[in-house]
Amino acid sequence: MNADWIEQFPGLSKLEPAIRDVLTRKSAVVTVREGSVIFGPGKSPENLLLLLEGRVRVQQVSEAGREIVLYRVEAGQSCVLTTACLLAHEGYSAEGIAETDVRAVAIPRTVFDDLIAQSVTFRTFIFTAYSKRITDLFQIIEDIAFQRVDIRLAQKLLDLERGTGQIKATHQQLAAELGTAREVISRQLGEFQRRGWIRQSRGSVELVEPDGLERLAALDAA
Amino acid sequence: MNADWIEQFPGLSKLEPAIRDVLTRKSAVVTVREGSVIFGPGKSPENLLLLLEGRVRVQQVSEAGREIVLYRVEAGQSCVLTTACLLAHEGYSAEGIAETDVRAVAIPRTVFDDLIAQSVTFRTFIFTAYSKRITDLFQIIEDIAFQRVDIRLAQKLLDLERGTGQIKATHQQLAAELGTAREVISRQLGEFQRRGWIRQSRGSVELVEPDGLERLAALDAA
DNA sequence: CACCTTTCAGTAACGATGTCACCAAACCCA
DNA sequence: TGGGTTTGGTGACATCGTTACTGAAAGGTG
Repeated sequence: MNADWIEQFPGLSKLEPAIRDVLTRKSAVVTVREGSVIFGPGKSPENLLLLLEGRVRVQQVSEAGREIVLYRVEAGQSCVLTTACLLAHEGYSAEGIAETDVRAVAIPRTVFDDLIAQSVTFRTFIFTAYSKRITDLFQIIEDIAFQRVDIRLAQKLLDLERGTGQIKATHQQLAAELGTAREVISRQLGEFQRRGWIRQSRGSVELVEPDGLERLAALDAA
Repeated sequence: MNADWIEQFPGLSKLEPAIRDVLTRKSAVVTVREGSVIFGPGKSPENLLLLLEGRVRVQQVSEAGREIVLYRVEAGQSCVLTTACLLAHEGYSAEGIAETDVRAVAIPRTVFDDLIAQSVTFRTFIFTAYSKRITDLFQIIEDIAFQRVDIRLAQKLLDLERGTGQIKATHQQLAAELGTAREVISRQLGEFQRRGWIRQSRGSVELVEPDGLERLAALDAA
C-alpha cells in the first residue's frame, strides 16, 4: 500500500520511522462524496482525518436554524479540533461537511492516542494544528464582534475566489459565511455592484475589479 | 511538600502513582496577585497552570483597543488552551488576567510534554478540558452572531452574580463581557432598572428581582 | 476643606445592521 | 408547458453601534 501520503504533511515528514510504520499500517485512506456530512450533532467522528484532497467546511448551526462557517480544512490539514470533541462532550453542535469530494487518511481514536503517546513529532503536529485553529476562532470572534459587514464581506469574497474570479455561492450561503442575514448580503453586494467591483448573477458573483474590494478589505480595524 | 492538590482535580484523581510522583516533584505551586497579566501578546506562558484558588479571565483585545471576554478559568480547571498556543504561534492576541489573587500549580512545558506522553489519564484530562473550552468558544460565537444583547446581558448578570445579588462591574466592563459598547449596556441597564429588576449604582449592579432577568434570559433562541 | 483630575454614567442623534413581510425573477421538474 | 421551489430585491421598522457631548461621583493633593 502506498504510504507516501505522509510527505503531504510537512509536520509529519520528520516522523520517527517506527511511528511512521504504525501510522501507515493502522490508518486507512477513505473517500467521501461532496456534500456528505462527516460529523455533526449526534454523529461523532470516529477518526481523526488528515486531508489529502478536497475541502471540509466546519460550521455551527443554531437551534433557530441559522448557520455560521467556523473554518475550513484543506488538503494537508487535519480535522484536529474533533479529536478533543470526540472524547467527552455531547454539546458539540458543530458539523463538518465535504465541500468537494474528499480523500483523507482516517486515524482511529486508539491509534491517535498511541501516536500522541509515542511521538514528539506527532504531538507537535497536533498541537500546532490546534494552535492555528484556536487563534482562527479568536479572530472570528473579534471579526463578528467588532468588524463592519462590508469589510468582512469584501475579505470573504477575495478569500473564496480561488483563482477563477468567480464565486459559486448564493446570498444565503455568503450570509452563513459571515453569520449575518441574507438581506444584508443582498444590500452589500448591490452596493459593490453599483461601484462596479462585481457582477452578480443567480448563484454566483464575478469579481470585476478586485482592487476595489482589496481597498475596502484593507481598512480592517483602522 | 504538600501534594494533595491533585485531589482537587477530579480528572487527575486516578492518575498512575508514578506519574503522580513526577507531577508533584516537577511542578511548583505559584501565587499571582490580583490584576496581574499572566499571559498576553508578547508574553507567552511558560507553564500550564492548574488553578487551585482564584479566577483567571481570558479575553481578546482588538487593535482598536476593544475587548471581549472569552472564558474564565476557575479553581479546579486548567489554562489548557495556552498549551496549544505556546507552541507555535505569534498571533495569539488573547490575554489572561488574574481576577482575584490566584494560587496555581505551574507545569513546565517539558514536563507537560512528558506527562502527555506517559499517562492516558493525563491525556484524557487535557483533551477533555480542550473539548469544554472549544465548545464554549463555539457557543460564544453563536451568541455574538445571533443573540439579542438584552437576553445576553440578562444571562451574564445572572452568571456574574456569585451568591451576593451584587455585581461589581462598570458598564464598560459589562460591555467587554459581551463584546458590545458601553452605551448599549447603559441603555439596557436603564431599561432593566425601569422594570424594577435591578438597582444601579456607580460600579455595581444590584439584582432586585432576578426572576425578571431569568424570564428574559430564558427566551434564548426561542 | 477646596480644587483639580480621572473615572463613570446618561443621553441624543444618527448610521449600520438585523428582522419581517412581501414580491418577482430564475430555475427545476414532471 | 405549467406549477412549485429557490433565489434575489426591497421597504419599513427594530435593534445595535458610534459619535459627541454632558455632568456626576470618586480620588488625590495642597
